[in-house]
Amino acid sequence: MKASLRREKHREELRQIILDAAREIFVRDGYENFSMRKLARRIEYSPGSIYLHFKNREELFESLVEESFARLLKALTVLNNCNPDEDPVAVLRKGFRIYVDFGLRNVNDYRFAFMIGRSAPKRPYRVHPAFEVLRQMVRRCVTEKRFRAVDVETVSQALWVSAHGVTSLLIQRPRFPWVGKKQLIEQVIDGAVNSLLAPSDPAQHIEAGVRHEHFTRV
Amino acid sequence: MKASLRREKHREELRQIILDAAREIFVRDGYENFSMRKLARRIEYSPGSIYLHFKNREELFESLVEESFARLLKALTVLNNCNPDEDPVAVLRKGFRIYVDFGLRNVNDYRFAFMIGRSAPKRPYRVHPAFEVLRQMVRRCVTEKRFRAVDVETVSQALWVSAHGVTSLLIQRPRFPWVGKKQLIEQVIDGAVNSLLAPSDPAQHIEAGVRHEHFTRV
Amino acid sequence: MKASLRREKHREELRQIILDAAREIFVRDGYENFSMRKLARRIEYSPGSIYLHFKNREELFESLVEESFARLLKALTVLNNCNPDEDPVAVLRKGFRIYVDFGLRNVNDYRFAFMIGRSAPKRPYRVHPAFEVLRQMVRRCVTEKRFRAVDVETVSQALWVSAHGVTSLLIQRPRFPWVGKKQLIEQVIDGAVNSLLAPSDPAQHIEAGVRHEHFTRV
Amino acid sequence: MKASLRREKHREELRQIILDAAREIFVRDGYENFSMRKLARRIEYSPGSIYLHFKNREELFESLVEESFARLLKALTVLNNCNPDEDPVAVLRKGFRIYVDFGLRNVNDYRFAFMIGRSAPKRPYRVHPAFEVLRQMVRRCVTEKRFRAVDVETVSQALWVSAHGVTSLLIQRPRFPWVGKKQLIEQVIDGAVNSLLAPSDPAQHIEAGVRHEHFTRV
DNA sequence: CATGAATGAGAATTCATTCAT
DNA sequence: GATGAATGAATTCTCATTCAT
Repeated sequence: MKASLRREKHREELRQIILDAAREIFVRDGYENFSMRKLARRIEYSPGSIYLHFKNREELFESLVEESFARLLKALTVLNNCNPDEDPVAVLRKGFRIYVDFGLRNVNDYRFAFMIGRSAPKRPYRVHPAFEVLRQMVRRCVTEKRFRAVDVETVSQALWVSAHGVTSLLIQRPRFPWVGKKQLIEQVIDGAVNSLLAPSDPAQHIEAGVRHEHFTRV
Repeated sequence: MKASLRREKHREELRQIILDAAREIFVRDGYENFSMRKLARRIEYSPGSIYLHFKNREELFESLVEESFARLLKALTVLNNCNPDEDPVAVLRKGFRIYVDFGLRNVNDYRFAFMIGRSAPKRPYRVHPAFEVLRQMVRRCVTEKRFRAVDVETVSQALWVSAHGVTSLLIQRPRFPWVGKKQLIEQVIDGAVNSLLAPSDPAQHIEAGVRHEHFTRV
Repeated sequence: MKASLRREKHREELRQIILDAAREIFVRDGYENFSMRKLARRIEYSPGSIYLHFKNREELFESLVEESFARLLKALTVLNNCNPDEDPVAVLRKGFRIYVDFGLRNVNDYRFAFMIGRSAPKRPYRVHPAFEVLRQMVRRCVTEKRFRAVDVETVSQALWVSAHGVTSLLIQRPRFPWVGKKQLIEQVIDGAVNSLLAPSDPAQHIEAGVRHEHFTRV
Repeated sequence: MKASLRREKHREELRQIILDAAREIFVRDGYENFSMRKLARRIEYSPGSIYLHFKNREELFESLVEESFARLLKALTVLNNCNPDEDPVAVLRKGFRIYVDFGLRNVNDYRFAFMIGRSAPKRPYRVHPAFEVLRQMVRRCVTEKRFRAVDVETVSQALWVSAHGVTSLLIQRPRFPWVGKKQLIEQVIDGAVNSLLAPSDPAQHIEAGVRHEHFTRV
């Protein structure tokens, strides 16, 4: 009983060790330079041992993607716990920042989730739950009249791609002479969000950093 | 590519043939399935011959990247030839669309230029001239007072990352249930551009597709 | 093979289960695609368990051969129970047919018994008891004067190799345009047996299908 | 010119060296224990080099089979050159002996041609030309009235399987207490051939070794 | 008795690259 | 300039077997 528990625990641990090492190699050496042998050498196990935990290279890779998405989702769920009275636009902005931030802090995860060549176009595409979080935020902005009557789906997707744009290029081009991460991110957020705002609420604009200029619908 | 024809190919031509074939293989078979042997077979030369034109796989690869950037730049230079009386914001929007369009139409080029792991971090980073085209457009928007007094560099970078966001995700996630490429692209453009507009010119908004709603500075 | 059922299996039973499963795999997947792991998976035991019953792959394999010989022998023993008054030539023919038939019906067994490379040339060669059955039949044909005064051993061996010839080629070359199994087998039997017959007994010839032609010693 | 010729010759030689070594391994270690690596080691070339001559393991194997059949055919073609006045039955007997003899003298070849597991059941089955040689011999026996009016195809196949029976078992069971190869072979030939003979020609029987007994149709 | 983890060896291929010709 | 042969190292993955538990 105890022994089998220990065994199970060890198994779980080893699986995680493999995943971690794999992620590191994938990211350091690039997707195409990853190899099971390299991985085995790294974790100091025989190549065969990896196959006791993952059916093959692909399954291992997919587990990594899965895990990365899960982490992103977890990072985003703090948003669900926030005060329901809070301005939904502020929440949306916060979500945007968390997203980018997660990507920059967890480059490996972000690469896996969004930047690495997916080769498994077989099973039906599954939109990840993380995207639903974004949709919810946008929806709230609209239903609470903080946004104009925009199409939630279109806007959600536009926000996502913008966020991805900053994140991925900052990751991919670290030596580009960026104006400054924060500044750039804010600029993108402002662009993506401000034009959606319903015209009546000056408070929002302050938070948005567009202090002295207000837009009003004529 | 008959053997008889080969004799007359000059060095330059052959180099180009190799590059083209390589790009095709990269596209068709995916980056990780490219091989020098495949390339040789494709162009009906011996493997060794490739090495007369490119030191090694990496140099070949870099040439491809180079070429891709050049192509993007060329696609963008139509902008320089446009009527100097044309609304600079309209030009900027057009440029944005051309950029995204180029990426979607030349997936392989775009991948090479922006989505593939740069592994040569040795020599000094060089901002590509294409970016200067973008800067110019933004600068003109500002100097002609069509934009508010924003920071040209920040805005240029923000525009770029947004454009990259749409382009790369559309490429990377072809099976995501996008609302429609056009619609999505316009939404991102609107977001990125509209909030920058100086408030006085209603004509612009029409072009922007925000037909019945005008923003006015209070 | 439910896991719950396993407990009750006794040692002997399990051994047989392993053998049966092994044979099945050998047949279905071909000899070269057999593997101990596959076998373990099939019987839903761990790989190690097999080694509690067989020292190694080779011993398992030899047990299979053994078993196959035993089965062939058993198939042939029906001959011992036949009416002692029956024409010994008819019995011989019947035996021949049973042999071939057994091979065709139990391809795997036959392969094991006679067509697979014997790799254990160490211990002294043991003529299998099944061959003695054949000898007996031939001997009876001679002592009862149904055959000419031929050498029993020579004839027995000749009959065996002929029977083996049909059987093994029909197995090995299933797509050869055979004239028809039955027809071919009968032809071989006739060839092997008829020329041995003592000339006097017309009844035999009828059974042999050589209905209207009789051979007479001059 | 000269250089390319030399090269071609070298290529041809190496190909043959590979084939020979492969055949040896296949036969010594058995079909399933053959490996490209072993082969490479044996010929003292790198594994890759083999692939310059054979697309893969299967193609190599098939080349071996091909070659073996060709050799058998060649061994049999001496029959075509024999005196057309010669007794066709004698020719047939000679052919039978040549066949068995070839198998016993070229065990490797015979194994490849007839005793090794064929795994390529895809393309349409092709009856080998060598079999046609046999058919011709039988046909001649019938048309020249040396045989009864038997079905040529049936008899040809029966003769083949008988010949295969002796050959393969002598190869496969070298330690069986055979009565003597020659004796056994003659017995099988007699069995297979004698019962086919038309009754009228006593000369034949002498050649057949059935010296003092003649069969006559009543 | 039974297991699951582990391994070292080995399988078929493919590759980038070199080099004598 | 071009070639074809050759290689050594690499790839993914499977295998028979052992052994602590």
